[in-house]
Amino acid sequence: MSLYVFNTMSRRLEPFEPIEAGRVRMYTCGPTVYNYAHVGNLRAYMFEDLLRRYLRFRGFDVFQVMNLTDVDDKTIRSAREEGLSLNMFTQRYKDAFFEDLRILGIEPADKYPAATDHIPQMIELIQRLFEKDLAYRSDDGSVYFSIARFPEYGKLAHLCMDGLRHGARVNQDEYEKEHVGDFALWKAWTEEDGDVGWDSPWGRGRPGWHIECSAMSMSYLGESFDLHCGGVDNIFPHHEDEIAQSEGATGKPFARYWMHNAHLIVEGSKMSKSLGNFYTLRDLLAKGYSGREVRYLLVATHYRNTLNFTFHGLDAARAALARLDEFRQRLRDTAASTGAGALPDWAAARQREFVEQMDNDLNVSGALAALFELVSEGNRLLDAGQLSAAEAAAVGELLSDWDRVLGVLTPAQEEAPPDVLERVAARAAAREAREWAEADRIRDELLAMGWSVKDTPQGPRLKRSA
RNA sequence: GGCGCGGUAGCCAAGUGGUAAGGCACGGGUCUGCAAAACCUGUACUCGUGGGUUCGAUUCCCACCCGCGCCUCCA
Repeated sequence: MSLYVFNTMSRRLEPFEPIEAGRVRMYTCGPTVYNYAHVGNLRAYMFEDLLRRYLRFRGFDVFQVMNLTDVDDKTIRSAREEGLSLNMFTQRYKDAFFEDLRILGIEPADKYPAATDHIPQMIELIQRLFEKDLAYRSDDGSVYFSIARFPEYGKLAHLCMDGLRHGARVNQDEYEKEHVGDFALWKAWTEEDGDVGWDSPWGRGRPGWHIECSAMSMSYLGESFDLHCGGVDNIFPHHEDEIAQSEGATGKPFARYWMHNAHLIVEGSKMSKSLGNFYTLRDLLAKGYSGREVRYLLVATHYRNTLNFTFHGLDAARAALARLDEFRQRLRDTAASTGAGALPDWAAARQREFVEQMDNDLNVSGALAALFELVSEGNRLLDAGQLSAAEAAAVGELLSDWDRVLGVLTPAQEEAPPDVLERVAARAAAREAREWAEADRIRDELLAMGWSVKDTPQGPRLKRSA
């Protein structure tokens, strides 16, 4: 069995085989740093994290690049509104972005190139496009890509540009373009750009959006690489344009596999600021949810399905995680300091199932089913006293292994403060004396302090309660 | 109009041409001083609707209904 992924280019499942055996070069479209990321953005980074983690789990050596778009209409406009330099403005959101990733357990990419640090590479790429006669300059000094001169244009999105609807979203003012579908490679400086601008052979200006991804992906990953990911909305025009620019300039295939995650909706509706269902990670943290709970919810739905993000779902995620945590704790209690023995057959069967499911285009639902089956079977054996310490340790190691992929199985350990421990000791004494009313009173007291206590054969067990 | 996705129990969500994984929630039970956790057990005679193919379809084909995305810079 090998890994199969759904390639947007072919619209079918394909066996995943990188250009260079054992080594995967992937490019993932990153944030435009003009605002805090919302849960929809985060879903994309979560999908890419899951994909990269699974590739590593499968033994690939992965090199991932994620861009930071730190110059475009929105960043320029917002920076000016706040009276900040572009760099000062975007730095705030770059920092926030990395903080979000950390809280969500998203492992860092290997490179985070910022657009403003790669202007020369973009200019050079545009020059190559001029050499191939794929670019032209308009009267105002902007540079456009001519889709008419790139016959393969539309192959990713499966769009026929002749049928392009001349609708409201097409900017009718751009009369300087030869074709409505032509897109900007370089935008001439205008009054609204303020002090943002770079000198180029075509005059002062700034790069178009698409060119940054072509320039930066090729400079870090080579002219042909394996994987290119992003949200479905990027298929057209962004990724289509990247293909045109890159393959137009090099004459070589750009990315081998294109993978796109579906969007999410919130409480059944499209996320929008007017509906008040537009959440950033910090909004969710303020409501008392943890990054781990958010991660579980985002990771548990197959990346190509629309995900309905709900607070009920977050509560369900919390409950599911509690079950997983309980099981891991039981394994630890049983394994004590024993070394891991051989993995029992029943667990090995789940291990195979887990891989089989993930190999099928990251079927997480199936993988989670294998995980929960393992929990049920393990609990049953633990109840019956039929799981040896060495077996418990082996199963615990299996969970750690799976967590390299899922990243949700390790609870945040929180040490109880001294006053809580004192109450727990007092309750233990009361129970010893069979003073049940007093014991129950202290249990309620602890609950009010934010800790739940349960009695186990190994003594009282504390848990942070929500 | 074009391209594409989806409709499976109260909610989330897999899946297969042969009779429905898993999670959450809920009811009953075992255990417990009482709990908690865990375990056992009960919850879709049915997979949007109507046809068709087939010995047999939720799974294949056709039509229809409903929801959604993209069609120039939104993950």
